[in-house]
Amino acid sequence: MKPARTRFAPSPTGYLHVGGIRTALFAWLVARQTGGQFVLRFEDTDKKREVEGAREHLIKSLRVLGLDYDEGPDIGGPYGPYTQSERLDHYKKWAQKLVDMGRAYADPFAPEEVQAFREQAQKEKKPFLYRNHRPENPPAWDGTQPLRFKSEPKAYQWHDEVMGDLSTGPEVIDDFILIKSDGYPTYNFAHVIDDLEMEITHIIRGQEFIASQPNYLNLYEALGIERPHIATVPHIMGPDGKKKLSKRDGAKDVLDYVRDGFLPESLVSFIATMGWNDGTEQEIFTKDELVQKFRLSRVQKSGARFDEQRLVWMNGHYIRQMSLDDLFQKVSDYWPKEAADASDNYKKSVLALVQERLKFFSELPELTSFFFTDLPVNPELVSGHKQLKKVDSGEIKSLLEQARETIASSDFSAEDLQERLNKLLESTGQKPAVLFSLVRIATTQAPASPGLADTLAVLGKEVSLRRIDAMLQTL
RNA sequence: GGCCCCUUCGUCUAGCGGUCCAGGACUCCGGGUUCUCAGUCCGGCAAUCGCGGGUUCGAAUCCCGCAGGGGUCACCA
Repeated sequence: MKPARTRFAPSPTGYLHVGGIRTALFAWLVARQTGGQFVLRFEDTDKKREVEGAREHLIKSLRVLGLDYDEGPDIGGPYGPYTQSERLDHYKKWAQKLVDMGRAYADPFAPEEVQAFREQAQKEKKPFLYRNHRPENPPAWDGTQPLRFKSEPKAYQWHDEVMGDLSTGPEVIDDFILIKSDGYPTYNFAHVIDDLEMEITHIIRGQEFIASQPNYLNLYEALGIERPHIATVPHIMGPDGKKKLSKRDGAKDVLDYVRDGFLPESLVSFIATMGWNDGTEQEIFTKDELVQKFRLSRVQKSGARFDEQRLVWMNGHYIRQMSLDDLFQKVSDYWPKEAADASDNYKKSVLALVQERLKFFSELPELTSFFFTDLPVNPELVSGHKQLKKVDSGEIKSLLEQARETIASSDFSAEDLQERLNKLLESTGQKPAVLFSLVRIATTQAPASPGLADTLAVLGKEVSLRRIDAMLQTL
């Protein structure tokens, strides 16, 4: 495969959600698997929509997920600058060329007049085409009017790497605006020029551009540009499956997932497999495998719904596979406050017990807080327990006292604790559901915890007995 | 409304004319793992392949209609 130059060209108008990052990921994968370059470009030609801090946020999102780019606004490159507002002279030059060729002209109408044309078309239930109103003798372009492309309507067919062969009739071709009256180019013009000058070979973008693709083809011809590869990826749909995933509907910033302790590896694998698979039954891919196996032609044509449950599952899967040391390093910022004074060794032994229960890092406090602090005695854990509530309180107290006694004589290895608890089970004739639950509740005061013997062993003798005593006082 | 695209279990999907009365994964349900939660193992529910015609000995797979959904018709990208 020839080295591909792909780009991700967001406008700095906000954060990136999983839908946006997917487009970037696909472009990155194509560049990496062909040994080409991945380019970041900011499309900031609409100053009104720009959001403060969005650029840094976008860059951080890509970095965090490991989608490194070879050229971009902050790192430069041979085709810079990589920010459209800094490339105005490029667009002017090409615009002038089109004017000279007779393929661009000044739009003499006031915005209200164009709007009136549009409404008229709407009333007649017809699509609006500016070229139906193309002026016969447009004024010379002085930069204060919008500059429009003089299109040559015709039917087009083209190949889309994802969608397959597409075609449209001449009725979709129109005289779109190249340069706005504020001097900035439109997306429609700027991206064509940039992709040309930056020698982009594969344009990978969202579905919303499929309808304007023939117009770009028309412009390519006017400019004598060879068609790049085009790939249109469908939108990720929101949970209702009807509309595309949007920030309005609560689509989370990918950085929020990272902050919640989702691993970049699992996010990447999850996002890649939303609407793509390699044809086998493999469900989870490393980044290297994706680079090797990803194919635009195997991207689904229809939009996939965003299923957070699947992401949670996948992240848990990754966490379980990690080495304890690796995991320990990564969760360092997620421990409960009460763990501040705990030793690394202690925290590591706690982590070993919860590793297989952890789905994402921010769950760590709720899973482990009782390892670091004595939770208040909660009588409801007994009164609401389906087995314990059937046992009378005298019996409970007696059982707990006996448990205290056997535990007290243990060396507090998990094995010894287990052995002694088993013996107590025999001597009291109790069901584990009663005895073990009782001890577990007494020593953790938590609705759920890891296995009893393991938990006790980590808590240690002093803490375990202290908590049992506290509980006994309330009985 | 015009144009374009899409349509397989609740969800993500496999499937490119016979091996599919449709396979996998997530979710859900049941059981095992001496207590809970999670994990794990075993098992289960779940798509008459949007609908209707055709082509064919044979269709989820090809063709034609229809319906539903999405996109677009901006001096937004």
